[in-house]
Amino acid sequence: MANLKQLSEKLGLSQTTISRALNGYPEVSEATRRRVIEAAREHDYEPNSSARRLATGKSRTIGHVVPISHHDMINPHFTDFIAGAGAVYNRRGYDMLISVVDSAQEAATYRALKRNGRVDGIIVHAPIVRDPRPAMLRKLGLPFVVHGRTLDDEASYAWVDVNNCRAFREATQHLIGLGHRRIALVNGLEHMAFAQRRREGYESALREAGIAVDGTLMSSDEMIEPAGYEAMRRFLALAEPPTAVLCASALSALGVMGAAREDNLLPGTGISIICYDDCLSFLDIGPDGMGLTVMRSAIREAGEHCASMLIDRIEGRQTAGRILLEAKLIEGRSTARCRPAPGRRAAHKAPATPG
Amino acid sequence: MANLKQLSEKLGLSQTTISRALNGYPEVSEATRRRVIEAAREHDYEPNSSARRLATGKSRTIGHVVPISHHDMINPHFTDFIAGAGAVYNRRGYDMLISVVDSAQEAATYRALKRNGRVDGIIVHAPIVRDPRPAMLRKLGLPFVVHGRTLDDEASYAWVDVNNCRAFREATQHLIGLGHRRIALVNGLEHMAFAQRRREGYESALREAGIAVDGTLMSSDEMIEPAGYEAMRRFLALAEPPTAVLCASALSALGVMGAAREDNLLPGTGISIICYDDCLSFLDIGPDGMGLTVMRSAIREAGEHCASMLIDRIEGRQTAGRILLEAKLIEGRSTARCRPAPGRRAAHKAPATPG
DNA sequence: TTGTAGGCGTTATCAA
DNA sequence: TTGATAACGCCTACAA
Repeated sequence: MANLKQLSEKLGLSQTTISRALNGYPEVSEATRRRVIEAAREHDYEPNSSARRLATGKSRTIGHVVPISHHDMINPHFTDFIAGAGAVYNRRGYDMLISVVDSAQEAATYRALKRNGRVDGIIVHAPIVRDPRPAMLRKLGLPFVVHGRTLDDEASYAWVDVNNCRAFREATQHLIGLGHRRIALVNGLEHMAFAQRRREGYESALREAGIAVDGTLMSSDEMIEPAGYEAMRRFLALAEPPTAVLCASALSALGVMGAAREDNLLPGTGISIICYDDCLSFLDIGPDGMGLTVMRSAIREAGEHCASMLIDRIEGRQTAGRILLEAKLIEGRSTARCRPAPGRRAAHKAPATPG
Repeated sequence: MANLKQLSEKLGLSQTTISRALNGYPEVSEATRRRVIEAAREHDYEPNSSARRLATGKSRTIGHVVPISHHDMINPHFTDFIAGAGAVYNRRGYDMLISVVDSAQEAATYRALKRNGRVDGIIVHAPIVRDPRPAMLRKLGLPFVVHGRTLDDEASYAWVDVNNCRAFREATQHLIGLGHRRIALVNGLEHMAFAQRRREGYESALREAGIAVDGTLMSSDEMIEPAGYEAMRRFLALAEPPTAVLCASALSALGVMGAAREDNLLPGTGISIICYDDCLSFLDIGPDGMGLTVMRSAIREAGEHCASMLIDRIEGRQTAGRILLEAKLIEGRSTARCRPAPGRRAAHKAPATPG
């Protein structure tokens, strides 16, 4: 059945009553409600969403703007975030609108989404250190939740983030506790807010332990396999290569391990590796999949939190406004006490010395 | 400015005229048109999309239904496909609606999308060998394009696919030409239509060369890193391990190479590896990124083709209906002439023998 | 508890 | 070339 009118004629009821019955208004008698619901199912009726949107002024749609730029790449972590958010939308009756735009168009896209009422709210992805988007969206009057948070004005909007600083601090401390002092960091791009905080955590742990921060042991790039590989190659070419590496993503770690293996360094033996684990489903590091030591926090859950929080706000429900997730250290076999292993690459440059 | 009415009052023109001017109808004088367009920009007016949809009966939205099931995973190849399709939607003024649903809900979701007019068309992802979706969507009267094609009724709907059979045949022939006879296949899940065709291509090349098809040299699983790893471990445990491996995805290849390295087999030396390359941006195998020999066809372009074709059909334009893309063999350093290399794992089980 | 009537912001059909 | 006016399909005061 196409529309309300037809159904109302068929049932001999007014459109109003049917609408009320279907939308759960209290003033409808249980008998009619049952009759209406039954008839709706039978005739396969469902309200036209455009009409409903026009009448209510709500779109029941959440927008995700995905700027495409570096290597024309969509961040591979995006898939799992979307899986989490999408499940919530589905459950709560919202649609997910994804706009793939040139990064220069991003601001214009937000304005357009607002202007023509296509979305009720926005999820902001991958905030940079000082990001103009929160202020802009606030000015537009478009509800939004940020996945992550900026460095300068995080108190002024709703966000869901992982405690990246603490996570990387803890990971670094763990390595220090194992006796490592040459600890490398394979970080994400450092204009990203999260990468900045991760570096902060890493450096603070080093300083606390009286270890000098060494720029040659840090890299900053996209969190993808080839970047991890290149970074590790550079580290291994140093006069004093690291004995441990901290990776910002399992994808980077893949590259790091590849480069390490080329030098006959096995994780947990020749080198200690610990990586931040978003629980990317397509890598499936799993409870023990790769035996890696990880700092774990599922990006998928972040997606769920973002979606829930945004919908709550749109619907005027009370909400936390800020959720800070804690990553959890899970020991695997890729980290071990620091002792220059036989066959270590550095060994034939400088004979193994204690300390 | 919020709506047509206000703009019309401001300009002293009827809503009709303004609508016509903005939508490029021919019967408007150039003078008024210019005036209207100018005013629209100045007052930041844009038609409300719900209202327009209601009036036209078109949603200008394309739906992608993503069933989530295996390991709660969204296929990682999805991101790049979306990047391609999304760019086209953006250019042609369409929205992309993504529904993440439980795989049991998929059919119901299509029906719902049709019923309430949320989308003008659908992209069907990852068809299985005999897939009910094309018939179902046809019956629903929902325009669609399939990325890939079924085995039984491919002639009955529009699709964009890679010539998987030919690609895998050619890849296998290439390895055979290098003298390999123990060639393994790390395939995708074989209820998927594309995986079936790939296997077909692989087997036909073997048969043509008089090489027996050996079930122990074939694996079929998700195209992700850990699955590739496991498959390769099994192959390497065989009495006569393969001298060459054909991988269905760069992600599987990553796992395969990892397992190979653990046995001191280097690609291009101890073992030949060739993989199907979707040009996943986050792996960035690149023109020479990893030096792999690949069969290449960008999944991103498939996304573009699908989107264009679907929009053409929705708008009643003439269209090809079928696009068969050819993958291209690109030689890297991961394939070499077959000769049992020193240190090959099989060597200490059976001394190297020619042939 | 049910119905009537008006409005949501466009587009489309007629007249003028 | 322009303008009334009626859809489009639903929701929601207000009335009964």
